[in-house]
Amino acid sequence: MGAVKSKRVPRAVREQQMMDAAVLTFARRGYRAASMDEIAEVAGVSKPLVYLYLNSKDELFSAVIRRESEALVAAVTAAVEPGAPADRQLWSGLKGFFAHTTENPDGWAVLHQQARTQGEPFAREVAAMRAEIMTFVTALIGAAAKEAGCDGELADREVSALAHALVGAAESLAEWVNTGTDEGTSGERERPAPRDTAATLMNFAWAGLGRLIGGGRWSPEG
Amino acid sequence: MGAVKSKRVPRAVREQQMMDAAVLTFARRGYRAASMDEIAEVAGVSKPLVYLYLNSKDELFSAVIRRESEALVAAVTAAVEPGAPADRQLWSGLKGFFAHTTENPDGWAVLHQQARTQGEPFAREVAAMRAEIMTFVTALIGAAAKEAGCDGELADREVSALAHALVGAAESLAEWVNTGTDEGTSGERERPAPRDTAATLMNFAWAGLGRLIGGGRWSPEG
Amino acid sequence: MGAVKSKRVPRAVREQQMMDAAVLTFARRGYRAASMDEIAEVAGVSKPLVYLYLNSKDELFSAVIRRESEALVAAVTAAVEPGAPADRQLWSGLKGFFAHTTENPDGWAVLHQQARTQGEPFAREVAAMRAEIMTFVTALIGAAAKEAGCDGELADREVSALAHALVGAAESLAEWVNTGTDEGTSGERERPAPRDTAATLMNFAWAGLGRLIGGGRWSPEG
Amino acid sequence: MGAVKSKRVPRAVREQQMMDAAVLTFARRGYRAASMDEIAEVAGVSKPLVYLYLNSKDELFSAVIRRESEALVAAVTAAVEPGAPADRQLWSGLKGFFAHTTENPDGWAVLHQQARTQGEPFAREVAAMRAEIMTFVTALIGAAAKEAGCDGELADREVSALAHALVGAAESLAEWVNTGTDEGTSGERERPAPRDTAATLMNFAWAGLGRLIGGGRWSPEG
DNA sequence: CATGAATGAGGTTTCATTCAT
DNA sequence: TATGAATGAAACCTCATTCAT
Repeated sequence: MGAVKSKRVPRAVREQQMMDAAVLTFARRGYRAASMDEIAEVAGVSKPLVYLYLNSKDELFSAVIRRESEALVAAVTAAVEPGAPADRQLWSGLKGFFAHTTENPDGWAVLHQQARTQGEPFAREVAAMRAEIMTFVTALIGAAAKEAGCDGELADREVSALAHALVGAAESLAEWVNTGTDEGTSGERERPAPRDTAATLMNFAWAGLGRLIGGGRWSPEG
Repeated sequence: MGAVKSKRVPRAVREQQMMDAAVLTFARRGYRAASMDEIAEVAGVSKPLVYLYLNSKDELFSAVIRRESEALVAAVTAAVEPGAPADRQLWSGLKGFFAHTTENPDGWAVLHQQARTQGEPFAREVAAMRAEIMTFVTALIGAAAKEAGCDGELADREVSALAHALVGAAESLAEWVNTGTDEGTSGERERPAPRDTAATLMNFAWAGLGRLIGGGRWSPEG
Repeated sequence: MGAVKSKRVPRAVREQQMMDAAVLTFARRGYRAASMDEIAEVAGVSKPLVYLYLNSKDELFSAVIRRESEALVAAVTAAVEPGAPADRQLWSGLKGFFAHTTENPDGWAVLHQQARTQGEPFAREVAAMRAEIMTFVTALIGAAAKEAGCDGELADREVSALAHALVGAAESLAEWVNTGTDEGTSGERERPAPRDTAATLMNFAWAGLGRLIGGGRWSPEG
Repeated sequence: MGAVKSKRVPRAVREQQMMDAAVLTFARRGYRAASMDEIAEVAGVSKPLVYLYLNSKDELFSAVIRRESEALVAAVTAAVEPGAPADRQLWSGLKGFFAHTTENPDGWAVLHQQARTQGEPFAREVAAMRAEIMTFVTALIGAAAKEAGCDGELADREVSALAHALVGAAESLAEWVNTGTDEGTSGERERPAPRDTAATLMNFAWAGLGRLIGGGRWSPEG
């Protein structure tokens, strides 16, 4: 088992192989249950080499979190058109997000399921990345409000809450869409295209936000 | 550390003490990192007693998941008014959800962060509970559509997606609202009341759904 | 599971019930693997009661060894006719031995398989019983030699060796005839009668010993 | 206690050292009472290394049983002269058996006392080895009968019984001869030579069998 | 007479990590 | 660059045994 043995590989390449193996193993087993033995075997190298390059399980996990976080942020960032209106930026960002998580489910699982649940310092690292995205989304919502001319009517706190709701909705959909009949040989439920998932979420969110921004309010007394 | 020592307690009581300790410890450390030693110490009993009553770490975790799942579903169920219109049911359900997760953050953390990431069979148990809630929300969205007279215009798959988005948004808000300056003795950021969180989410969601149901659609080409 | 609950039983009776349960459990599981929990459950009493009457696992095991040893020696002793010729005494003793081990296989298993393999002090207790039998057999062989008029031609050491060989042969046969298709519902191999097993061994042994000693052929009818 | 520390030993060598330590410890304490801690200490290595190489206590015990069984069968097999008459084959086989068990008393104790009393699957492994020897002995008895021209007069079942008696006698003698004043520094009772033990048993057995079969007297000098 | 409640001690097993080559 | 050999520490779990009622 494990990758094909190939000797004398440059360090940078070997490190990536190890991190690929780590992503796979952490996603499958969880941080604690994943053993360095298994990671080394999946990577096709000996355990001491993993330690030589990545120093410790903690540092390996941190490195994985960093790499996957940066890849996700890069994918989303690359997808948005900087100068476009807020709604278009959100739309393209969501497309990028769903595309990346669909193509890279193990990396997403490590970030979303594992890193966040392992306490400090890992939770902080992924929280920082999430905060970055949250800031971006918060800014977009603020910008949209401004574009609609309702500047100041939404408290900062409320805008933050909306951003959290929106990001949470996206995460939930990403998990729903990419989870499921993995091993089902027959009847493999086809996953919706990232574009369709993004459209569904935009419809849900934007119509709501549009109303909010435009004045229509639901009320508990209603 | 550890609860006050109280000797010779009836089994049923001790079991609840142990499960309380387990919820606390699993929430703090995660399933794998929580040791039976620590759980026993927090419960104020010896380790063998934990095994005598709860049999194994796996069974203890399962018992915790079951207890917390049922408590959450009961809280939400008790909050909704069965005969009311869909929007009112959703509103009261969300209030119940945020109230319960705010009062019981450790239980929620075990369900949402730990159980879902520990693979089979734990993930399945929470998934079943989540599916129950998802079914309820899905039915409410369908009912709302029917009340608005747009029966059939939303595909089942799309209604499911909207339910997943809504539940994900609620989960994200629950985490956001209840997380944070736990240890900060001073400057304790005040948590919003469950009612306000529910209202924010209802505004976000319902205005959006209202638009959708009423016909207004955001479009990527727009 | 376990015996029917019957309260307020006199101590002597309860002790026998417990020892019966212990024999069964020690035979099934071995000394170390048998737990006091299981013994108490099989006996139909609570664990503290076992300790109240039998004091400890070691003492319980010792008591079992003593009881079963005495029962075996008593069975063999009761079978032999004290004044008869040596060959008849051996023949009747073997019949008694095979009859007792066939009727009481668990007790025999505890003595032969468990007690002898658990080191001190248990091995010594059963060794003492075995030595008693060995002394008896040695005396019989000596007596037979004297009866045949070849007194002194066999060294004491050789007579002892012959006794060990004979007893070992008997033990091997006892295990062979009583072991086997326990659970086989169909095709239950019928066990030979103790009398036939004894006859086979007597023919094997006595013809050999008779030749060695110089005497005539032994026969069960003789 | 513990062997001399020798670091960085090849795996094959270490495995044999561990199995030697295991034989010693299982023989002294019994399977259950022997702890992996003690085995590792006797072997002069740390416990994890024992697990790394032998996987578990069960597998270690099985490996020991296999090694000692094969050694015993090999010793007996190597001792017999294949083409010789039945009595000579039995004689040389017994010499080989007593020589091996005398030289290797711990291995014999593990096979005869421990493995057979630990239930499945260990009992089965040693039972298979014993059955192999029993088959060999049974064949020899049958061959001797044929050589003496009394083919068919002994029922198969009776021949089997005789083989069991003979093997049991040998086992009993092996235990008697090799047991005893182990720790007695002074007055160490001298053990009889394997050759003498074999001669005693042959005289006991063959004279008996010879009479039964109708043939002449067996003699080690013959 | 009898038991539900409770534990100290010790068992097997795993794992992150290092050393010597 | 790369690895076979080795271990300290700690995890889960069991069991003989006792106390208080």
